[in-house]
Amino acid sequence: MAAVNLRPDDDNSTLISHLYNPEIYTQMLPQQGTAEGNKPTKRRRRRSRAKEVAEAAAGLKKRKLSSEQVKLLEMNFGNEHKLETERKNRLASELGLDPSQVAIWFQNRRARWKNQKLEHQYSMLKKAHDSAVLQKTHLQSEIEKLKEQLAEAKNEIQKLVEVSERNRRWSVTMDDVQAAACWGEILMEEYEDVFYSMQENNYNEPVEWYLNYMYTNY
DNA sequence: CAATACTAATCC
DNA sequence: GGATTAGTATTG
Repeated sequence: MAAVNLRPDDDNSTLISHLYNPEIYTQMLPQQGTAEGNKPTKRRRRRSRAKEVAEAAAGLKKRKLSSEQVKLLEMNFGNEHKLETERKNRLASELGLDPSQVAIWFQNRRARWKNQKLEHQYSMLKKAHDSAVLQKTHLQSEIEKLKEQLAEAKNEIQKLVEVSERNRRWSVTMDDVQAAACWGEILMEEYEDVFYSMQENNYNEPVEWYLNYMYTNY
């Protein structure tokens, strides 16, 4: 994975694209010396400082491009980021530059453009990431709310279960009804006897009847 | 082309 | 006045 800088202060203030801001000036600067054959053992071969100074004294070519030159180069870059030989030479003579300078400018510009693109993609990803994080917190609070509701509902269910349990214990079941009906029949049979004997013997006094009843049946 | 050297300009 | 920035150029 690429080493992504995640420092909190690494925000827009240090975006690479902001670094590119051509100034409006033209400088007469020393041209670089041609690379000579002295190869240092460690560092990369560098231009001869002595030669640069010498050429600066001679007042040779400018280093930084003028704003006019940059403007034209930018316009050309906007059309097509690649540079064919023909366009390169035309631009070079138009700008009074070496064709190699134009080529190098395009190369550097492409690098800058690539950085800008990456930067843009990064900011888009960051935006998406931030909103995802935000949504996550929203969803999490939603979860908490729903959990609370669920606990409440469970509580409610438990209460209802308890109530129905109580009701079941004290309610009349079908068995109860049948048992009662059975008893009723038995009693009715006995009552029939009682009624019958009451009518037969024409008892008016309950005690008298009762004694007679007990006597004749038991 | 990527990496980076180089350096004027600018910042702090 | 040293660190940083920005643009140009070189090297592999």
